[in-house]
Amino acid sequence: MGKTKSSSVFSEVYKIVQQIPKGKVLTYGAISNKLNRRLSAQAVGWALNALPERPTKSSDSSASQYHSGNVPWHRVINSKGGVSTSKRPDMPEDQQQNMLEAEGVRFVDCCVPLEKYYWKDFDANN
DNA sequence: TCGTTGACTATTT
DNA sequence: GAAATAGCCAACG
Repeated sequence: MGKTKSSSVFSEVYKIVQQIPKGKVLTYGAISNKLNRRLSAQAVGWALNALPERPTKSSDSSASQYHSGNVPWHRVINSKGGVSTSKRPDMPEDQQQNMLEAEGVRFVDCCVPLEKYYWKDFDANN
C-alpha cells in the first residue's frame, strides 16, 4: 500500500467499480466508505470524471490502464438512485440509463430502486 | 497558496 | 417533501 500518490486513490475507485457484478449498481458514498473515507463521495465522482475514455498509450502509468471500456462507470449512481451525468453535456443521461437497462437494471420514475439493484454484497462482504 | 468548481451525501429549515 | 446549508476531497487557474 504504500503508494502515496494521488493516482493510487483513483486506482482504488476504478478497481472497485470493476468488481461490480452485472445487473447491480453502487453509490458514490458506498465507494467512499469502502475506501475508509479516504475520498469523499464527491471525490469519487471526480475520479470517474477524470476516467479517460481510452487507455493511455504513452508508456504506461499505474492508473492509466483504466478507461471507460474497462471500468463500468455507468453502474455507479448517486444515493437517489439516479444518474448524475446530467452535469456533463458530453455524456447524456440516456446513455447511462440505456447501458444499465441493457444489463437488466430497470429504471422506475427516472430512478433505480436501490433496495433491489444495489450491490449489497459489497457492504456485506466488507 | 488561495479561491472556485464539481459525475456527492446528510442534516436542517 | 422541497430547498437551503454544511462537510467533504481533488483538480484548475
